[in-house]
Amino acid sequence: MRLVVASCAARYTGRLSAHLPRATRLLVVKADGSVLLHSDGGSYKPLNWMSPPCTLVVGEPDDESRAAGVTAVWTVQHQKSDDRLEIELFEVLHDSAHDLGVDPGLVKDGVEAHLQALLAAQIGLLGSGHVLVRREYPTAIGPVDILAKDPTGGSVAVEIKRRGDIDGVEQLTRYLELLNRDPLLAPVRGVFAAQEIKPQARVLATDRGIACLTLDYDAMRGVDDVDSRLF
Amino acid sequence: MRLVVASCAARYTGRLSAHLPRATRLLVVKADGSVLLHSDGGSYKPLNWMSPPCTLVVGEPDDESRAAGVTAVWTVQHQKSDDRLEIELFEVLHDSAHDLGVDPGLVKDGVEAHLQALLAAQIGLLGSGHVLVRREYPTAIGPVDILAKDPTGGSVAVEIKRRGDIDGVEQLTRYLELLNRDPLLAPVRGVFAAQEIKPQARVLATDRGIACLTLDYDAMRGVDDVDSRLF
DNA sequence: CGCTATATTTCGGGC
DNA sequence: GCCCGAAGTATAGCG
Repeated sequence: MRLVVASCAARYTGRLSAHLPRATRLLVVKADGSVLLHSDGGSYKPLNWMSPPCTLVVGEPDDESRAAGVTAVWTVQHQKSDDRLEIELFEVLHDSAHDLGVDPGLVKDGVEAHLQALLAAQIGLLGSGHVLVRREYPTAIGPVDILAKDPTGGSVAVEIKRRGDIDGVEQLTRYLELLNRDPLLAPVRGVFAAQEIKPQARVLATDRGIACLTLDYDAMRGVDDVDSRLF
Repeated sequence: MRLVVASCAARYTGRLSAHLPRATRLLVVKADGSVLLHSDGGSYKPLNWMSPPCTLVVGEPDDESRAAGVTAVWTVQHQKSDDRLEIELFEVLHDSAHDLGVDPGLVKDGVEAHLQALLAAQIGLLGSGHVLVRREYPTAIGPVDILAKDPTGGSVAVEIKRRGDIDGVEQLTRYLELLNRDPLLAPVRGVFAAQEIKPQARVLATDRGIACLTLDYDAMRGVDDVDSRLF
């Protein structure tokens, strides 16, 4: 990994065209050739970058650029597309290289899966008398998060999201369409369950006769600690 | 901006829980206090990070950690949530600080908004005699990019994408379903307009009676320079 | 390899 | 400020 802090200007052409006026920035060249241009704020997203696989060529400025103070020109060309990032370096304040080796990567644990386990354990949240049929009930287009039976014996399909968006309602709608073709299950009601349901998603769900259920993660954790069943 | 290259391990708790086993990484501390942990590959996304506003506290390791080789402990706490990133530093290979100043930021052009402005200005591309009703026509589930009238007085809803994918057809379908319930508008025809329409999207659109319109960005810019109205 | 769904998404625009 | 959609989205899981 090479770290350069320099006054620079950049131009990107590819999916879009964009340019960066001259300013002092951090340039990171990773082992795979990818390049990041970071400012001293914003977020984890660089101002501009080139994703691997790509090739960095360090060149000399032409006379005009040199006269304008450019000391080097970096051309980063993507290997599979026309994406190209051109960086003009002016004053270089820092330049160092480091051997980092391979990274074992981030180890994370689930949230949506956790919500699913909690709701399965507290299936009564769907309404008194509900019974769990199974989690990850398989269909031709993918598993439904939860399938349950209500007290009258009717089927209930539940789609669980951390954040309930329109996409989730669409997903549940597709499942319901398929499940309702199964004479052993039909009619199947739909329940859209999420920690937070966006207004538009609620409108769409209601419009399609799908019930919305807001899940209180902390309250559900308090009722029954199912963490051990997940891991 | 502070740059540290060090062998380190990290633990994040917040929206999720995750940890990073010990390895050599780049740690970037930005002027706003945010921290990025980068490996020597992957992409522009860090392995782990803390977004601003947050506070970095550098502390001493306890005896047990010190015995294990930890030389410093960084605690990065988000100021508005419980998000917390804890980093244990072992061997430090590099440590430097740099004053970058304020960045003017990225200047980009040529996006969906631009296509929308161009098509609104050249609404005749939908067919001779079409008239613009309005851009961003509101519905309960979000605004339709363009609503127009055809020469017979019929309504036309247009969804614009840079790349026409199935998602866009689904989105337009939802809008059409809602718009067609409005007796003042119905029947509403749909037009799916994009610089490039994927074959699958075209098939789905055609199947649903939605017309496809391929937009020639350069040609549209040539006809009428509306850049000044956008920027 | 392609498609699908998620993300500690981030970012920008409209209201 | 919130809400919502787009992103040069990136990334992981599956078929």
